[in-house]
Amino acid sequence: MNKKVRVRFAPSPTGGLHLGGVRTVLYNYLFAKKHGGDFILRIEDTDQNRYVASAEQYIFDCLQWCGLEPDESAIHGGPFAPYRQSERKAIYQQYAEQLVKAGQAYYAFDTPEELEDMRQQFKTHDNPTPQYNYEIRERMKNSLTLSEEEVQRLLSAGSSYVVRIKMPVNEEIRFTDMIRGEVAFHSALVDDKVLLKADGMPTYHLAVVVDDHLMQISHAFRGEEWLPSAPVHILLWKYLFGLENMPQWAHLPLILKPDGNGKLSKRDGDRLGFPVFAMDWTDPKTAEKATGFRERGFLPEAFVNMLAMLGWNDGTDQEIFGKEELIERFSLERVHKSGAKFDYEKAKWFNHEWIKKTSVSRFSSLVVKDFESRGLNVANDQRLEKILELVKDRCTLLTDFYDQSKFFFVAPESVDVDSIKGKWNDDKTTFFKEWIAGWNNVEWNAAALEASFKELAVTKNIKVGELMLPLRIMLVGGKFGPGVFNISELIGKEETENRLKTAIQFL
RNA sequence: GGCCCGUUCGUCUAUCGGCUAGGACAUCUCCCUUUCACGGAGGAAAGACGGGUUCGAUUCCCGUACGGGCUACCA
Repeated sequence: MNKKVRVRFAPSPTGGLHLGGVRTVLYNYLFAKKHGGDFILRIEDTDQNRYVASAEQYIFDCLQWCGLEPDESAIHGGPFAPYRQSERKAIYQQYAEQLVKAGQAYYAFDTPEELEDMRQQFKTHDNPTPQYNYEIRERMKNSLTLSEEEVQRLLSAGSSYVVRIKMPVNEEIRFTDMIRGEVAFHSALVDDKVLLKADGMPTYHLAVVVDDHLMQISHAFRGEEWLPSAPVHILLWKYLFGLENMPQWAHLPLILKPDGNGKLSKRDGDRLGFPVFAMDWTDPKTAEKATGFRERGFLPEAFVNMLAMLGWNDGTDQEIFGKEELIERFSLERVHKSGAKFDYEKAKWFNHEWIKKTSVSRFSSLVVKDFESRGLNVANDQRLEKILELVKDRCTLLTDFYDQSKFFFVAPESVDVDSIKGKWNDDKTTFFKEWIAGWNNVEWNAAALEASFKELAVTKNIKVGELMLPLRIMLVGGKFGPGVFNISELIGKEETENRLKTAIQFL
């Protein structure tokens, strides 16, 4: 009875994968996994003009980074191959012909210029964008208005044509959206969408329906921006495969820009200084670069977690979820109807939480790479892990580790001696020199160092508080970082001595 | 303009007719911390408006307003 759950994400390879796209993938993925179903990735490359060659690989890389791998796709293979629409061209033509024969679609020979003329001619104040609809089609050049002989003549003469759906004049088209409930449209208000383009490629409208059927998709999720064209798809299902076989639709709410309103776009990221794409993306045509969440220092777990919460919650106060937990808890009933403004501050909070709860061994290699890119070469060893563990509470992004731990590897370039100079005196110089001299009898670890430091302070009758800040500044260069004695322990006796002696010279 | 969708703190949201409207981010105050964080405690902060339905509406219905999406041989 119940069909196996099969869902699909169908991006067009025209550019980088942004937030909204990844969230659509996520909801698809969670739904599929929760119901023991399959997640299919289908490449909708039917637009030759907007096609960007590198975009397809980029999409796969993004999904891999996010841990949302498809079960079937152009590179994973599967029983319904090919998964690239450009490779299925012939299939769509056959269905388009079927629709024409049944009188549910027709050939249209209008040139782009003629279409433009039509729009100009019928444009009025009340109707600024005239549609190719049930009225207008009677006045255009198509197989509805032309004689059969003329149509045949044009066809055999190789005239350029498209196939358009013939919208019923007076029909109520309704369906139940899993998120929005009943949605109704009137057929007269929907235009005769092109199904097959002049180059023989299908438009999205024909391709989704045909492929969703052929690939046995049970539930179809997409962004809310598709809602207005749903009636076209409903009709196509009715004509071609039967409404009873149609997948259940779910139109997901949009992700909005943080300021003002409107769909979030990559421009907003540039403008407001936060990533919009999952990973770095360089447009091969314009060489324009956009930074991704990955390169900004996000953990994929945090990115996915944050996205999941942008439009869904499990009804409790819990906000931190791992992938497995999301699969277990996810339900479409709890996906919101309204769009959500993207909040980069909250996104960073998610990342901070994930950095805190994740063992550093899981991401130390990423940090090492980041260090390298900034000219700091360190070994990914036990010491590194100790250091990262010590500073991770202070790091919101993976890229924060650099500033927070650089001083463990190299002496600070500049030491903020000014902030301790005022209260400096010879007693303190003497204190530090004697402390250094006494190390021979001290075991080199944080606790022992702290004990010896405090003991000497008492002996010298100097308040410990007067000495802590100087020690910190001499060691790390400024007022930040983890416990000073932990730092000493990790940078070692020799280095600690060097830094102290160097700094004292300037005091 | 038309069609469709939406509307709880600044932001993300809980509430499935009975609440002093809860949580989180951000913000402010305090505590902890001999640095900066982490952490802890607390404060300020919301139901677009107008009608119904009901003993009772944030919750259900209808209008209005506002916001958004779509309106291509793009997806």
